[in-house]
Amino acid sequence: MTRPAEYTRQSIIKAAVTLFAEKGFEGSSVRDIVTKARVNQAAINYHFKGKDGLYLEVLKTAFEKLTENAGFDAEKLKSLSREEALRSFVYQQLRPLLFRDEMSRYIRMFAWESAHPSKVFRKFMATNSVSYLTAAVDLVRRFLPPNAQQRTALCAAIWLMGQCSIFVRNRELFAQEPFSITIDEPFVDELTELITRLAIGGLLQASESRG
Amino acid sequence: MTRPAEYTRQSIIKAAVTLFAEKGFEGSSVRDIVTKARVNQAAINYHFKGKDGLYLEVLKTAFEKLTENAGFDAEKLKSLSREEALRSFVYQQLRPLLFRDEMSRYIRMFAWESAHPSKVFRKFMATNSVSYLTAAVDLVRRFLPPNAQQRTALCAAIWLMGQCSIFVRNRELFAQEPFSITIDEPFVDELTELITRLAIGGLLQASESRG
DNA sequence: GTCTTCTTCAAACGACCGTTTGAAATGAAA
DNA sequence: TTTCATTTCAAACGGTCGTTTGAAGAAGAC
Repeated sequence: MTRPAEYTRQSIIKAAVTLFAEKGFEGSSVRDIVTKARVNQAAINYHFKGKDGLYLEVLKTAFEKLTENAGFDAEKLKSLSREEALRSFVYQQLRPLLFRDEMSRYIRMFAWESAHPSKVFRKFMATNSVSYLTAAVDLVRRFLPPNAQQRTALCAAIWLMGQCSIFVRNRELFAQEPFSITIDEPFVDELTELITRLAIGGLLQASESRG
Repeated sequence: MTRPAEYTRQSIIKAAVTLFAEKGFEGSSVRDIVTKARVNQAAINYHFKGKDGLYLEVLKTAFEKLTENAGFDAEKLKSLSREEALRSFVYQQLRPLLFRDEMSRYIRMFAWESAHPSKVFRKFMATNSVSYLTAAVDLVRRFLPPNAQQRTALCAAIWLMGQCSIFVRNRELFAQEPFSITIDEPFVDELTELITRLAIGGLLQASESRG
């Protein structure tokens, strides 16, 4: 295996992550990707066996990177109080509103999938959902009564994960009319505070009535 | 104007509403629509000046029908207590999980747009957002302190409207693995209860800390 | 009847999509 | 230097998309 091959692979992955984060999987064409990566059209099929294969590869690395970091690491969340853990989770999900770093792009990719999961993502989740979903399930379970049904916890977890994705996905939209929201640090802090308290209050309220 | 023309128009609209509700605007092709409506390919362009024009027409009637009915009518919501109004709003949004009637299809259409608004929808909202968004803004304002910023209320309203759309959009998905959720009346009642309490508790909590 | 306007229809257009092809370039092993 | 698998490349393929075309059909006015 020669060296330039690996460089091409990484170029494609980097361009793909950027575009998938911006427009989602279906909104990004392979022509857009190869143009951004400055490689040939056929490179994606040669190196990843197609667009789906590339996405699966990207999802795998994104998932690994996310679980390595704060906010999605189950162990770290357990060391915090449930309120702090929730706040950490929410802030992590809102991160793409402020930063355009690697982690933000990964989160934004998942935000697209939370709206309407693609086939590739569902296939990916079928094998990796354990560590991905249970982190959120564990988190909400700390607010729910111990005897809460698994179905209730699952719904609450899905609900929680979708909380921020509307804002993350449509970042550019909210900057325009009729919203005209300036997305800066104070705003994201405020939004984190709002959503965290919405979730905390909501989960506790749900707990009280259904326990 | 001959009679069959109006019949063709209505056939197209009916088929379009069904398909837009099931797969969203971009997920439904004009070929699917004309096949379902049993009309010619060119009919959509002749009667509606293109797919966008058809969607605009459908959005207009859907919007009218929705504002005429409970849950979205601002006046009716005001006559209820804020908790009952919120519950009514949530239940209305979850309606497509149980019923497959006209109203459910309209709600589901809007659920698709809440994920990632299309150009046509944004254009439509630019002229009709007043009555559409302010109903939700008015609702959440009853839980927020009087001096809450408009920006906060706007975010809370967007947040609220997105609460149910995940479940509505992906109804079929949650019926499969790994969720295997049977979507029947008891479940929707439970989900309504859960989300309503999540929202009530959350909005009040937010109110207490920021008032 | 003819004329006119509205409506339908089969066929094609041009654009984009993901993918495939087969030859050319590359670079290490022999 | 020759050999050979790996990698790049321009071009094309087959498909779907929304839209356009121009002729044919339908129905009332004259």
